[in-house]
Amino acid sequence: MDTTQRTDQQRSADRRRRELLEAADRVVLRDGPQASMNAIAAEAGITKPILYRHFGDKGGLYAALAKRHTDALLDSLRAALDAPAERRERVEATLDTYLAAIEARPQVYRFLMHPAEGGQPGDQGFDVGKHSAPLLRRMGEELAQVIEERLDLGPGGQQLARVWGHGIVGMMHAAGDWWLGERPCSRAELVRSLADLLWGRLAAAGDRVGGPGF
Amino acid sequence: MDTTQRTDQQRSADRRRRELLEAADRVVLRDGPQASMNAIAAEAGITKPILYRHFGDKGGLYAALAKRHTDALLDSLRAALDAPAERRERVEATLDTYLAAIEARPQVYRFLMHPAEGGQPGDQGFDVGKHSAPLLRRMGEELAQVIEERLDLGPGGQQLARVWGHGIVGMMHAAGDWWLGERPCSRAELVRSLADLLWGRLAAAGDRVGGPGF
DNA sequence: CGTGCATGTTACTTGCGGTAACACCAGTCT
DNA sequence: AGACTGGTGTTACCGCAAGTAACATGCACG
Repeated sequence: MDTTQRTDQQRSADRRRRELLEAADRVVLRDGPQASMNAIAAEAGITKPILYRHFGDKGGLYAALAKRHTDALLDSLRAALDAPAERRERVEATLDTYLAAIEARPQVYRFLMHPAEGGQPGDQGFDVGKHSAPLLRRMGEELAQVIEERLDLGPGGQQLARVWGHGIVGMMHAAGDWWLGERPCSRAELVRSLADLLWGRLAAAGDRVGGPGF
Repeated sequence: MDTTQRTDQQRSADRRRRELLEAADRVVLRDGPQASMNAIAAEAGITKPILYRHFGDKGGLYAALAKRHTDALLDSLRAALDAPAERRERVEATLDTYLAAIEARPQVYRFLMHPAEGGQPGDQGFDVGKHSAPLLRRMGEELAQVIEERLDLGPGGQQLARVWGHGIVGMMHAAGDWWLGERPCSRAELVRSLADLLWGRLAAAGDRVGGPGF
């Protein structure tokens, strides 16, 4: 039977693929996203064409690599998001989970956040924005779904939830990126400040000098 | 005297520099951020080494190019931010200004948002995050300053303002990027949804099914 | 045993960033 | 006038990374 054979081969191929991904992981975490295919192949103890046979091109390899980390991070976030607690607590837990992750492994974070690796010479027409990293999009969609199924937002709620999902993720990302670079405060303070923002403190704050209406 | 002479030369050099930047602008807007130095030189009617004499390396050229657009956009945003109107109106005007800009010229937007061009072979150690585009950082700082000088946030207000500045900018950016790709609603609706988020509607919304406390 | 077929290699092409070396054309100093 | 200086421009090259033949090898199946 050739099914068993195919299964064996497939298993072996999958194992090989995992090994290659782990080698790539080590190199990317050491050298950054601009690690060369040669370097990755060398780390894996093989040569370039094998990488290309497994992953098509550099983008394919990086996509596979990103998927692993993205899935892992999304799992943690889902856990924080689905916890049985007050809304504010859940929000803070989710923010903290994300920030703890990027704090613990900034290199992984940086790798995940590169848009599309500059767009290979292949060049696909340059149609619209599409700058955001896949991770951001996925987090945004995930959060949107949670918001929509948990909150009662009235008519147009679905669309509102999606806007908010992507918006909140962007807020978290940008604030986290800035925080990681400057470290102006503790993680807990950052979480609290962001939650305060989402809780409307911006709207509630008093004006400082002149009245708001000119 | 050599001052007049130097002035003449400097003027001529500056004019040349502007011409080169405009040529680079055309190419980058046509081919995207991966436009080659050869292509830019050709568009300007000259050859590569001249570009390198003027801008040092590709990063230098791109930085100069980005500065022009960034300054222009920041000017528009400042105008919306400083308008004599209610806070909510100012916020909406600022959001709308940004979104209108990226809607009108998505290629400029995409160019401005690339982190650091992938990091040249020079490789600078890969220390921390630093993923964000300079534009995002500058917008964040700018907004933080406006928030801090306009709002009374009590003790720790300065730090809070900075967190919020970067957070809000990130929210705007991510939501705008997603919106630009999917166009799920009109610009006005998007602006309204984001402003609602900042105005605490997330905290105020009712739960949908089970109670919040488990 | 030969026939597939996956795995591995070396050696190459193409294209880009960046540079060295040389050529031209103004004014300036003696 | 003629050497000196400094900016503008060129051609031709280096190094390096992505990606691709084309060839070699081990292993199952008929």
